[in-house]
Amino acid sequence: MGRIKTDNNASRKDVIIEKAAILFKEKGFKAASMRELADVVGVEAASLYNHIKSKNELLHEICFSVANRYNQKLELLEAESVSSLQKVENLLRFHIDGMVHHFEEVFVSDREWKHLSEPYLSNFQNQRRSYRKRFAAIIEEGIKNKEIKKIDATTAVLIMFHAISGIESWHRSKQKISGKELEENMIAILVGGLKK
Amino acid sequence: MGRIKTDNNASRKDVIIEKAAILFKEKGFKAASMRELADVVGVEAASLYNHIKSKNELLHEICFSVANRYNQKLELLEAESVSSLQKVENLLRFHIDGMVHHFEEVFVSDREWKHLSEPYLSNFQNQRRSYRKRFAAIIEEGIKNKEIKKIDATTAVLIMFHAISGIESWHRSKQKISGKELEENMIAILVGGLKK
DNA sequence: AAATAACACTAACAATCGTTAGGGCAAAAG
DNA sequence: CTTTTGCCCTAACGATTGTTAGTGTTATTT
Repeated sequence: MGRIKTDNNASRKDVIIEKAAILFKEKGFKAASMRELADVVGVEAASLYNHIKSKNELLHEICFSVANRYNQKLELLEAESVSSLQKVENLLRFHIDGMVHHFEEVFVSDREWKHLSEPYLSNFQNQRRSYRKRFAAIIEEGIKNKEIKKIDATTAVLIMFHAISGIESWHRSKQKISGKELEENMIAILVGGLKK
Repeated sequence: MGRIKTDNNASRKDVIIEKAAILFKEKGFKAASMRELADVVGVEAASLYNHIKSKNELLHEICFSVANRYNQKLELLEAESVSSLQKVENLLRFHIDGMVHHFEEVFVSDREWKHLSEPYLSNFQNQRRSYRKRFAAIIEEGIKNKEIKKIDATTAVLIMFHAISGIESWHRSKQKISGKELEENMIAILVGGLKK
């Protein structure tokens, strides 16, 4: 068939992961086969194994690449000296942006992490739990400061994250508003729902 | 192994569907096998086929049972003569309640419908699109009435539905607030985010 | 009690799955 | 140019998948 074509300085493994994210998003991790992936990449299924160890490796590369990006952002954000409500807005915008511009991998990380194999599964779940707790802490701080209405912070976090994952529908819709408009609308509703 | 036990006036097929919803929720439709399902039901895999036609039938029974319930509710709601904002709140509460009390089937319908086979897939997608449009129309009415702030109605719908599907996290969490508290918190944030 | 229908079993099927082995060719290094 | 390395191929493996055929057993009806 010919070699896997790489752009710039991306490795062949990177190319495979990128295509895998698209495929996993479309069909789901379990339903996507290595033969389909090979087709998309332009190679025979067996050839993929010159670059990767297993199908599962693809999934955890995707999941942890996303998780690391978000953890890093949160780290920075916590150190900033702005109001709690601004921190929330800032983080929401980051998530919305991620969902708009790195759609496939974020989507896969969100929806298919259950299929991770141990020890990655436990690791991922722990990171996820911790991330949400830290976000909840920001909201609780905002409640204490009377910037945010008195609500259950855990529930607020749940709403925020899942609302954002709904950008999936925006991607699928034919006639869609621009990414920027989407972002402003989401912020208006979500941040508006938190304000006193 | 012995016969499938049925409660009350539920058919054996109903029992299978019920167990299938639980299994599909836990492992995903593709990852769940008929042999696993048979185990849960307490029977050999082949015996399931005395009651159902295929694995796919199970999925579309689940999906359309949920879809029909929501369509019926919307029908009634549209006829009610209350304010737009109240209609929105009413529908949100219905969805929250569904997610709390009929968790497995609603979750499966929400997340696994992609695996429906034709013509059920197209049918389901059409119903879904139509449902969302009708919900968006209610919101747009509310905007015209100046009950609801000026936002993109489609985006609002997207946020609402996906926020509600986040109740999945609530089910998984160890120390959770009550269903009623959850509902009130969600309404506070979501309806609060719409109000002018 | 006899006949019928409903249901569960064992065994097996064809298809598809992820993955490995081993060989050949092209690019890179010497 | 020669050697080595990287990459892709074909072929095949063992496991698992959904499902069917055929037979026996239990419950229901006559």
